Amino acid sequence: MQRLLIMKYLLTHKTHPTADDIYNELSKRMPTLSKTTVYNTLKLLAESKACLALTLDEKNIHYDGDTTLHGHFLCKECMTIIDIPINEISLNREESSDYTVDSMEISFYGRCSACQKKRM
Amino acid sequence: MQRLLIMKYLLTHKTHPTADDIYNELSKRMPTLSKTTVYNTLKLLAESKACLALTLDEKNIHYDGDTTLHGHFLCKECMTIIDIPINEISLNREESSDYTVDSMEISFYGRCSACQKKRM
DNA sequence: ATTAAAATTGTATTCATTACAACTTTGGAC
DNA sequence: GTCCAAAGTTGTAATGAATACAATTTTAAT
Ligand SMILES: [Mn+2]
Ligand SMILES: [Mn+2]
Ligand SMILES: [Zn+2]
Ligand SMILES: [Zn+2]
Repeated sequence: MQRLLIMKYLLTHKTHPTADDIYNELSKRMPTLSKTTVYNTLKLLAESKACLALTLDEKNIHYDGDTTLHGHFLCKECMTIIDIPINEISLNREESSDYTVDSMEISFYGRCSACQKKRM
Repeated sequence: MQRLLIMKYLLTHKTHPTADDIYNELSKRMPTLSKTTVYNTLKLLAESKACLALTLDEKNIHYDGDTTLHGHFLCKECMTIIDIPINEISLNREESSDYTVDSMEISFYGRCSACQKKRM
């Protein structure tokens, strides 16, 4: 049950929340919820590819219910993450290097427009 | 002095070492080296864009002296990181979204060829 | 030689994440 | 319905990379 609520939260919020974010939100309505459950569930979901585990923020893992190909922009000032559409990415796949890619992450870093304005 | 040695280490090793890796290597020849110095220096170098701080491994920050455009592949079994040439990446930059990108990271995850062979 | 700034060090602390063991719920067999 | 094992959930303790902090040493300019 908890798992379903966590998955539902990911699918209905485009905010790229951390485990802690989700715990804080869901525990309002489900006071018995355990933080461990949130951490365990998010790990499971990411391993089964039901969601993405983003590592672009070195401090926290952010989760994303949107598993379609897209990149992310992290504002280093306010730490907000926004989606970035990716049209195409082409890379030199050497014939000999027969590793298997089963996921990818494309991240951009900088300052968002809001934080840029604040600076002036 | 320590800073120079750390920078030199990054430029002469393509292994994407962690702060701890570098500390362990350099402290062999420089027993007075402090782990704090390594952490501080790598942070400085990355902030000044003299090197890259890779976040693809959620457990540790890996550093890279090669600041040219390229991606990385992390083997989730042996945690080895290898360079991936990137030819091109095209994204929909909307006119209105005037954020500034000052760095990027492109990461691939899977199993390297060595680990795949081991599995059979 | 003085001295302030920069660099380095060692220790203590933080805090996101995981390990672990206990407890509860679920769902199928009978 | 009862029984029971597997799956799910919980709370607490432990982990460990990274940082804060204050003290010490080195550097370099006057
Ligand atoms: Mn996203
Ligand atoms: Mn590299
Ligand atoms: Zn911002
Ligand atoms: Zn491998």
